[in-house]
Amino acid sequence: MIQATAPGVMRAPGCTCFKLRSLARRVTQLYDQALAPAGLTVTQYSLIATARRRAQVAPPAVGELAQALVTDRTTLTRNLKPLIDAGYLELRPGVDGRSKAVIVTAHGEAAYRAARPLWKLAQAAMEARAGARRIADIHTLVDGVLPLLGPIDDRLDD
Amino acid sequence: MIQATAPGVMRAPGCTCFKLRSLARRVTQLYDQALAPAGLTVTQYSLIATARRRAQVAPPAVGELAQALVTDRTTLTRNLKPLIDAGYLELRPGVDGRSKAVIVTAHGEAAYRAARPLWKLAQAAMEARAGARRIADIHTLVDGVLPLLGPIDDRLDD
DNA sequence: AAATAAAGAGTGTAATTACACCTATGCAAG
DNA sequence: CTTGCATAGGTGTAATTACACTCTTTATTT
Repeated sequence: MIQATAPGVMRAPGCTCFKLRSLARRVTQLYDQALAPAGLTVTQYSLIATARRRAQVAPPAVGELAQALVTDRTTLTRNLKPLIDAGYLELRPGVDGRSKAVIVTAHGEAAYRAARPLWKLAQAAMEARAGARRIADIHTLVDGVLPLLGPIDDRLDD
Repeated sequence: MIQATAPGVMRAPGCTCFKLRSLARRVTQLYDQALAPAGLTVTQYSLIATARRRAQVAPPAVGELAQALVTDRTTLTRNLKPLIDAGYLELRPGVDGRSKAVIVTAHGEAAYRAARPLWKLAQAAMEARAGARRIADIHTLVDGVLPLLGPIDDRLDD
């Protein structure tokens, strides 16, 4: 029974964007708190983890990494800065005179390994609170919906 | 069949936080682009819409509004600024010598009414791309999970 | 070969987010 | 009454986010 207050009246489905942002905010807060002892935010953890995984093939260029992180290229530039300053990452000349490769340093690798168990705790805490089923549903939904929305640098009009 | 590559090997469930953030980023981008002609971001639109709805009972205090928006109190302070500067909102003395009430001005009301059809377009575009079913599932999931994670000002340890 | 387009990356600016810390007001215990 | 604590709100700082614009380098076209 989906029907609301009065017959024929459909009330307040709510803003999909607002709901997603709300949940993302709260979940980010929990992950950030869990990772705080390692001195990394979840954004930074994901960044290093992705760069690291990609490097198994070849150190990713800035643009590639941005795509993998579902982030604007210019956002990644800013997000790289604190990690480069901390010595966790390096920018090296890429295959091209244009591109730059993002390298995870030994320091970065150490920071990642220190943070990983904290991340696992955060994941476990989420599952404990929301239930494994709901978490799995979130993964399925996000993986299903994201590709339907196009790449980050696509305007859906013009 | 959930089983992965090899028997007994479970691969890469992925970071729940990263997935949620990725989707929220992309969806935010689409809503922001849709609302751009009205000169509002989706955050600002949600802020005004919520203040407006709350005002049907009584103009919300800053803290109340922050709770309704699932946002840190201090974040709301910052988010209020551009809207106050634009003349869309006002801060008035609250019921208490401490609290302040957030008022939607006539200008703010006009901006909201101009933005609303654009917001509806964004919602429709999302539904067209993701399918009504998936959108409904997102709403259900978020509404189900968020309350399980506690209020925004809760640290889940200490 | 020169002109033009495309690709890769960075800057200026501004909004969003939240933690740690600070101020002022109200309320309750003594 | 005053002392003390809880409540309401703001600031300093820093990370996250992305659009518009710029610069440089490579590729393409004429």
